[in-house]
Amino acid sequence: MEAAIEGQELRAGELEVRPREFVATVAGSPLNLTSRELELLTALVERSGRIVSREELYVAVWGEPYRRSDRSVDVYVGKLRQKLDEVLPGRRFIHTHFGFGYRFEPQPVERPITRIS
Amino acid sequence: MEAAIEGQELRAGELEVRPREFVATVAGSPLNLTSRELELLTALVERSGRIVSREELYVAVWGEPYRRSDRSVDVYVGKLRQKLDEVLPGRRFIHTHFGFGYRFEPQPVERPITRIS
DNA sequence: TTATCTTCTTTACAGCTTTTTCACAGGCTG
DNA sequence: CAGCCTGTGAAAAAGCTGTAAAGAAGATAA
Repeated sequence: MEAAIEGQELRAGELEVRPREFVATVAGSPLNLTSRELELLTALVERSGRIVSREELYVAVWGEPYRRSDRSVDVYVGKLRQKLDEVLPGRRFIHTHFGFGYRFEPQPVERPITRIS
Repeated sequence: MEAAIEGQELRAGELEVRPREFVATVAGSPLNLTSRELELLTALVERSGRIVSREELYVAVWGEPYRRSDRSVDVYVGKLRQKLDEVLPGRRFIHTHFGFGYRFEPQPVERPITRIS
């Protein structure tokens, strides 16, 4: 779950991102992202495990000042969640922190519940 | 689908490129390329299987800095596709990755894309 | 050299795809 | 409950790609 140098290979759980090769895979399957999606995912994975504000993400990816009315980050987080879910349904990667921003952190593999509820 | 040393014989599926002899053949039939076409095909085959930006291709083939507005790579990709299609109709070799570039990869034997939802 | 043919470069535009923006439903917090 | 947040579908805007065609440059032959 470690960060890495921009442009290098990034890894977080089952996710692997290789920005220089324009590729991201989850559990071996390609994600088929657009360039904005790949850039945002890269920014998130580079900041794995910590809560990141929309502003930080926006500036990192869009490279221009953030306006609080701009919903681009939300929209693209939605797109990423959707594509991640296609490949690994039910698994959560991007967590919302109400009022603060988002946090990328692959949900650990669900352990089978042996206890009877 | 292995890379090879510049100027050596290159092979990718049914395609064979011998840059030093100015020859490329597909399934035994010659392609009859111009020199630019052969150079671009060589650059692509040397990078088989990975997504390559227009800039990388342009610099490799034209040997000068790339301008975003230059469409030469696209035009020559079109020419190559056309000539490849004359010899092996319907087979896809050069894939477009929207917003990123191109990827050379001989399409494996037809596999129906029945997406199971 | 001139005429002619081939190749290379550039341009234009239609057809797509992606990105941005907007609106509204629903969620969260105090 | 009131008021700001967030998720998301969809329309609008922007951007990218395929390709024909025109113009420029280079090659060939007489």
